[in-house]
Amino acid sequence: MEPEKILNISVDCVVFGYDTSTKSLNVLLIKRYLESETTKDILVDDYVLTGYHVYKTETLDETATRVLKELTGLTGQYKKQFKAFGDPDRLMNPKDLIWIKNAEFHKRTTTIAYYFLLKTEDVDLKNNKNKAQWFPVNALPELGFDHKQIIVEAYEDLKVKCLSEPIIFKLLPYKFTINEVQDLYQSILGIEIDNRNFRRKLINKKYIIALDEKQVGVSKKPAQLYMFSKEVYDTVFQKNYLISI
Amino acid sequence: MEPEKILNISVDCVVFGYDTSTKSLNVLLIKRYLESETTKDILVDDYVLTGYHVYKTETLDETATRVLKELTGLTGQYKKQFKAFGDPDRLMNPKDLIWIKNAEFHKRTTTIAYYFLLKTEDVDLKNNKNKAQWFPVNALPELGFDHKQIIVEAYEDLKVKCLSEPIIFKLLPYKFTINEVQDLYQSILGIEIDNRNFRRKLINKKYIIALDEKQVGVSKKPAQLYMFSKEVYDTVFQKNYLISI
DNA sequence: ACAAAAGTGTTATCAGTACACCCATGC
DNA sequence: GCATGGGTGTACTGATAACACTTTTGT
Repeated sequence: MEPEKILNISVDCVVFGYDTSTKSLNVLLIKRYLESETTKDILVDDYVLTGYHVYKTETLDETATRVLKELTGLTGQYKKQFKAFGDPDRLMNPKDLIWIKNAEFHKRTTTIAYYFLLKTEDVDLKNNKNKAQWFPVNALPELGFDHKQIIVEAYEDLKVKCLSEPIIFKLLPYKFTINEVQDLYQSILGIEIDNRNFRRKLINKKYIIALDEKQVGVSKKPAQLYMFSKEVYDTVFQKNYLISI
Repeated sequence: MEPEKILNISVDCVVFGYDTSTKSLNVLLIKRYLESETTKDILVDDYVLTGYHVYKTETLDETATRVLKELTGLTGQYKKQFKAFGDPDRLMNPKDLIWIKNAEFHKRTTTIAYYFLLKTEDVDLKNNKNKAQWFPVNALPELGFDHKQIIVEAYEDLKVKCLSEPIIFKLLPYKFTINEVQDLYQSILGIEIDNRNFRRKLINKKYIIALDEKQVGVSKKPAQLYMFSKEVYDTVFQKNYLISI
């Protein structure tokens, strides 16, 4: 039996997935589709974030973890609560009203929004019951509720955060090349980075560790593989108080 | 008549106030006091943040603005929503249970936490009906609910944010001296800053504008006064994508 | 004249930026 | 042998960090 829900509080999850081979930063969305029973007109046909009510006995973090697991089967991924959305009319567009008419949704639901960072390859969409699908963060489909705004704000937070914390590696495989890291930064930030300067900078970090291994199965010069050591990072890390206003 | 409340969602406000003369970064707290009607034992005697339920017709931001206005009379202050706190047991300490027994509080209330930045001198505590009081952020009294943690997290956010955005000036009078800015950074960050380097850095900013005015009424060499121009800041500002991981 | 805080300059070091070609490999 | 992306070095510039004494004012 399902635990009791808090009907006016939900958690919504922006699942960011990076695809190293296509160099695309994606968001995982689920289909929202409804036809009129009488006329067969399409009433709702768009996408939404995955989310769910908070159970009465769980923390917000636990709700987020549960929602991600139900959607992707994954646990232990990087997650961040970044904002609460609670405008009285955030679920009040015509389509949203049609959609929630039958649901046990409260019309004034406040949602606590999280984002997750993972690799698209880690998610098996074949057998997904929610018809979940990846969309490039810069080419999103039509979105229900206020989920467009939620994604935009998650993405803004990610852009800022990836500059000061090594969360980027959550989006990459365990072993990666320097150019893959550069490509990822470029995808996220939408900028061009000088390869020589970037390499030098990254390779000089003590927590970026060159492995005795190269890429295999590529039809060109195979690149040196590296890993990120959180252990070394935590040891080496020191807060800096550089005021840059 | 009071608008209808959402009984399980509240906004809590961490009001930071800086006192330029004592160089103290403070938090505004209200008294929580309850005696047993029979034995006159003191049941609850501590402090809490100011907060209130969200009304059914207002946004979260509006709730925060309203709460601040009711406590201080002030509007238009810098405000930031920084985190939602929703653990099932966040109001479940023995004292908290005594306190909320008579209140129309839901025991599982999720709170959206905001912080405000202002000057202690702007708040008149004389006639305050909540017995509000300033406490140095590093010398907080005993706090109810999970408000200690909320303050700590607000303070962490402020420490990070003041390094990259000119929010520091929200805590200072309109006209200020360079040394006052330095003192404030030192208070917030708990560090020592070299005065010569700091002066040079700040004075070189185009948006720090020297006024044709000096301090008055000080019993020493009066210092040059400056102001912060948001207009110039917004013009001059350019995003930088410096990766510092 | 004294106390108190304001204000000032130089040097060394480090990090960021700009920039163009050769190299190794798989096919 | 050629196409593809991997990998490399140098010089310039600007910012930060370290450091101690003189100046101005009110009392």
